[in-house]
Amino acid sequence: MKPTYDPAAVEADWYDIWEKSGVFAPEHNPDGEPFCIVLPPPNVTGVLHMGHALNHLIHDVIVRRKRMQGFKVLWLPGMDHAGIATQTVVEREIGREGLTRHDLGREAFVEQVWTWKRKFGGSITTQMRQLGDSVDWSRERFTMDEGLSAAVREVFVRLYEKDLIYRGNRIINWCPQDHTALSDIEVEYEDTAGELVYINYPFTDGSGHLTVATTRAETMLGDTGVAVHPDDERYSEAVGKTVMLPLVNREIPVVADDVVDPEFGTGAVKVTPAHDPNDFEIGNRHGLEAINIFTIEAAVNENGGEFAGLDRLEARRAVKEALSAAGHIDHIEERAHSVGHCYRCKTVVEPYLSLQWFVKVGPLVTPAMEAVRDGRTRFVPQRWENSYFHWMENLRDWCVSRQIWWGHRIPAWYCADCDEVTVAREDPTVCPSCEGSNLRQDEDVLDTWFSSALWPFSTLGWPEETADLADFYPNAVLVTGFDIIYFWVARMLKMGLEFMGEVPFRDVVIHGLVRTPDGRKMSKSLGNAIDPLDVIESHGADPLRLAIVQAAAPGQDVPFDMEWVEGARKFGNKLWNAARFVLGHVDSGSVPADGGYPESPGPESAWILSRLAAVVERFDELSDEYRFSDAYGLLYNFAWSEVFDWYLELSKAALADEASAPQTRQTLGVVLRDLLKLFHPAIPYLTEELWKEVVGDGLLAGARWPDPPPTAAPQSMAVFQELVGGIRRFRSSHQLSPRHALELRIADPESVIESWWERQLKSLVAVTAEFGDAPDSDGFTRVVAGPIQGFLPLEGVVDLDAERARLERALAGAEADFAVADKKLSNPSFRDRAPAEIVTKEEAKQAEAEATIAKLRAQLDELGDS
RNA sequence: GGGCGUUUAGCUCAGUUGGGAGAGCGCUUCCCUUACAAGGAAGAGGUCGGCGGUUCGAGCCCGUCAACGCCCACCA
Repeated sequence: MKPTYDPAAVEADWYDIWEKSGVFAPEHNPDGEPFCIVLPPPNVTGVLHMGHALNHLIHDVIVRRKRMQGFKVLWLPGMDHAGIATQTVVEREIGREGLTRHDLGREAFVEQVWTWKRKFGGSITTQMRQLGDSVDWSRERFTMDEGLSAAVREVFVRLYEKDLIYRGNRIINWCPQDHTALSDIEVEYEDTAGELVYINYPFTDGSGHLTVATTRAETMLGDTGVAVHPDDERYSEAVGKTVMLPLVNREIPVVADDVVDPEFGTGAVKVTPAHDPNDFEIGNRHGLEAINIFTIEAAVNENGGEFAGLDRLEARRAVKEALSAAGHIDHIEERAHSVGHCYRCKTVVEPYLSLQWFVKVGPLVTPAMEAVRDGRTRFVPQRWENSYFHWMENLRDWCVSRQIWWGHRIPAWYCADCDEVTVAREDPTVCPSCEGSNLRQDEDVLDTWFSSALWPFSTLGWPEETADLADFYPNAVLVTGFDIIYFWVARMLKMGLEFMGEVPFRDVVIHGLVRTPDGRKMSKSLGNAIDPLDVIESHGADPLRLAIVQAAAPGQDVPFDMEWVEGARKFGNKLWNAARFVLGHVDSGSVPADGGYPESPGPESAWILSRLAAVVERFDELSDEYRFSDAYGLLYNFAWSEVFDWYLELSKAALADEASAPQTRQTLGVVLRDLLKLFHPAIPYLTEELWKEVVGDGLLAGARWPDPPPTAAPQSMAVFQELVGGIRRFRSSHQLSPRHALELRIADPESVIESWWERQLKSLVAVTAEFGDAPDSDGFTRVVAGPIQGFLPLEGVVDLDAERARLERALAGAEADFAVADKKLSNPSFRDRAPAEIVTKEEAKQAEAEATIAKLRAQLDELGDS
C-alpha cells in the first residue's frame, strides 16, 4: 500500500465493478424485505450540481446501509423530460440556424428533441456514477418512455372518466415568452416597485364620477364593470348605475360584490374578467363579459382599439398618457406590489383567460391529507407537515395543459362534425358519436409534473401488475428538498392514493439547500456555485461525500465550505494509514467478513470492543431517524479519537507481549473491518479499497452490516486515560520531551490499577511505574487521577513556578467541579426531589473533587512559595 | 396579513426523553516517536440573542421582545 491516500487512484475502478457485480440490483438480496426509493428524476437537460449531490448522498447513505442490512433494495434512477426547459434548449439550438419549431413542424421538432436527448441527455447519469450513486441502472426510466407514457395516458383517461379532469375557460397564468399556460405554483412572486393609478370613471347619468385604482392601467381596456362592497355606504347610490369606460367608450355597470375590500384604494375596483382571477369570478357572478385584450405575446390585440399592437408595458404608458390627457387620472401613488414571474424564464406572467385542461383536485386532496394526518406517510422533520396541510387546504384546480410540443400529448380528440370530445386509451379513427372521421387531436401536452406525480408507481410498471410493483409499492422513503413539496410530493400522494389505493411512500425526508460559506444561495447565475464535479476532480468523491453528509443536519440548509472537504480528505488519509498499521500486524485478507471477535480479549481490546458496541448501536439509532450528520459525526470521532488515538497506540504494547498479541491482532482486524462497514455508505470507494486489503473476500458493498460485538469493558480505562493525560500535562508544563523517561510511583488505595497499566505507561508516556505507597519524603510531585496518586520525582524539574502553575490549574478545575456539586447538594430541595441516582452521582463527584483538592493542596504546600 | 426557521467558542455549525457546554477549521506551545507532519501531545477561547416564567435543576419546556432568513395569501 502506498503511504498516502490518493482518492483519484482509489476511485478509478470500483464503480464499474459494483455495477457489473449486480450488488446495486434488488436481486442481490432476493429474499430480503423490499425497500425502495425512487430518485427524484433530474431534468434531462440538467447537470449535476450541489443540490443533487446533497440529495443523492442522503439517498445513497440510506440505501447502501439498507442493502448491507439484508433488505431487497431498489434505488430506481431516471430522468424527467422537463417539457418547457428541454423544448427551450432545443429551440435555442435550432435558432442558431435561424429556425423556429414552427419551421420544422411538430413531428420533426419532437424528433429533434429526441435526437438532442440521445446526444446530450445522459450527462447527469455519468456524473451520478462519479458521485458513486448505487442505483440500479437496469431499471432506469424516463418520463417520456413507452411505459411511462402509457401510465400517463391511463391516468388521464381514468381521471376524465371520473370527471376529475375537465376542459374549461379559466384565468390561468400565461407566460408570454414561452407561449404557454402555467400552473399556479409555476409562478414566482417578487415584490416590485410600481404605482397605483387612480382613474376616474364618469357615471353615464352625469352624476359625477367614481374612482378606481389599478397597478396595471392597460387592463382598463378590457374592463366590463366596476365592483364595490355591498355594505360600503359611500357607493350605495352607485350600485346599479353605469359608468362610461374612458378611451374605450364602453358603458359598464357598477355591481356589488363581497370580495371587494372597502379599505383598499377607493373601495371601488375595476373589473377585467379576462385578465384577473378575482375579476373573472366577479364577472361570472354578475354576468359581465370577458374581453381578452392581449395576444399570446402579451401585446394589445384588436380589442384594444388605438392601442392595438403595443406591448403591455408600452400600452401601460400610452394608456396612462391618454387618460391623463383626457383628464381621467385622479392621482398616482408609488406602491410596491408582488409581480408573478415564470419559474422557467422569469418573464412577468399575465393572468389570461383561456381554454385549458384542469385536474379537479378537491376529491384527491382529502385522502392525501388523511394519509399524512394519520401517519401513513410521515414527514421528516415533521414540521413540514404544517406547510403541506396549509397548501392542500387552499388548493385550486391544477391547470395541466401546456401549449408546447415536448411532452405527453393530451389524449383528447375533437370532432369537426359534431363537436364531440373523445378521450381514449387508443387513438380513435372515427368519432364515436357521429362516426365521422374528421377528428383532430388536442394540440397541447401535459404539465411535466403530471408524469412526475406518477413516478412512484409508473416506474415500477403500472398499469401492468408487475412483480416490481408488488414488491416496491409503497416505496419506503422519499428524499427531496422542501422546494418541491408542492410541485411533487403532494401530487404523488394524491395520485398514489387515487390509483394504487395506498400511500406512495412511508417517510418523506426533507433536506435543505446547499449554501455558500457566507450563507447565500448557491447559484450559477450569481457565479458563487461550487461544481461538485470540480470537487471530485480535485479532492475525490469520498471526501466530497463525507463532507456533505457530515454537514447536512436534518432539514437544515447546508453551508458548504471547501474546508469540510479538506477535513474529510484528511480523515481519509488517517483511515488509510490506520489500515496500513493494522496490515503491518494482520495478514492481508485474513480478517473474516463477519464476526471473528476474540473470545477472551485483553483489557485494551475489551475496552475498544465495548466502545465499538455502543457506537454501532447508537449509529443505527441515529441512522434510522435519518440523522446522518449525527451518525457520521459520532463515528468520525469514535474512529479518530478512540480507535486511532487510543486503541492503536495501546495495541502497540499489547502486540509486543506474546501472550496478548494474538487477540490484539484479531481485535485490530475486526475493529477496522467494522469501521469500514460503518463508513461504507458515506465513503464507499475508500472503504471498498481497504476492504480488499483487509478482508479480500467479496465486495464490501454487498457485505453484512455489523451487529454490536458482545463484550464487557474494564472499569479502570477512564482512570487510566486520566492518569496518562496527567502525565502528559506534566511533561508539557515542563517542556520535557515525550521520550524523556520518568519514574513514577503510584499509590492506589482503592486498588483500581490493573497489571496491564505498567506496559502501557511505558509505551504511551515513557514512564516506568512502580506501585506502592506514597513516598514518605518530599522531593516528589503529584499527578492525580481519580482515586490514585502518581508521584514523580521533582529532581530535574528545575522550573518550580511552572510546576506550581500546573498544580494550580488542576486545583482550579477540581475546585470548580466541587463548587458545582456542592451547590446542588447543599440545596435541600435537590436532595428531596431529584432522582436518587442523580443525587448519588453528585455526591460521588463532590467526594472525588474534594479528595483531589486535598492532594493538590498538600502538594502545593510541600512546594512552598516561590 | 398568516405560517415556519435561525440566533451556542474568532468562523461554520452539532447538541431530540431538562441533570457533567461539543465538533471541524482557525489560534498558542512542544514534538519529523518505527500507521499517518494531510500527523501526535498539551492548551487558550462561550453570561448557549434579551427579558420573564415553570422546575430541586433550563442551551433544551412556556411566555414575550429583538435581529436575520424562508414560505404562503384574491397587495384591484
